[in-house]
Amino acid sequence: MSVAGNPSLFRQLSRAELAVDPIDAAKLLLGCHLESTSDAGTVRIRLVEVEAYRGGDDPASHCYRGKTSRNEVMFGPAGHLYVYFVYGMHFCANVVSLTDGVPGAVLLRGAEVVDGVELARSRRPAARSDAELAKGPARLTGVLGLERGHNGVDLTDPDSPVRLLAGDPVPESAIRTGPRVGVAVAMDVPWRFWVDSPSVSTYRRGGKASRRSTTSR
DNA sequence: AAGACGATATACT
DNA sequence: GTATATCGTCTTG
Repeated sequence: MSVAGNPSLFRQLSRAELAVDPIDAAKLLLGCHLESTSDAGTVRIRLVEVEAYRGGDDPASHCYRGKTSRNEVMFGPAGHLYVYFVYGMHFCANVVSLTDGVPGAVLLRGAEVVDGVELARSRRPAARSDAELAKGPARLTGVLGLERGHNGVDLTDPDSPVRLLAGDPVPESAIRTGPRVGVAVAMDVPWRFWVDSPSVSTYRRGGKASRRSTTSR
């Protein structure tokens, strides 16, 4: 009776399923649904693109240099939402993985809106097509109406405003991998995972590497 | 106390 | 293709 008037067809993911290495959690999350309810209504999306971030051994991770007030949720139990603010105007959302005390998370980069399309459109009026609504981490976070106050929300709690649901399973053979978007370090690890969809964001190389071409020689 | 720099989106040449 | 808005967080003095 948790979901007001709109019972989900899919079961909710458990904390135990997510308390695994971020790379395994990332693959698990592809095809899963994320459902966000607020006063304005409910939006549900199907995840098609994610990235794994680890802890002290991952120079691209927010947790590479230890625990701070910003990243502390990543050190907590799996299945919680880690929301952070970036570039002065955007929020991005992650699903915390691994166990309590060991940092790890999966960045949500792309999704298809499967329910609440009108509310999603109203939240992202600039989108030129429905496929673009949640294409990119900040757009995805935007259509769900997530911001600072959602940091730390438990996605495995049936009464939570944001819930993570098992979708139709994605076969391993359908999963594509590559380096993470916009990171200038650890480009050797293919920790970006996606399935074929128009809502997968376009690849962009890490800042310093791509910025150099015009200015030098 | 101050400065540098983003796990980006969008507009523009 | 690249230029830039915009500000919280972290690093350094």
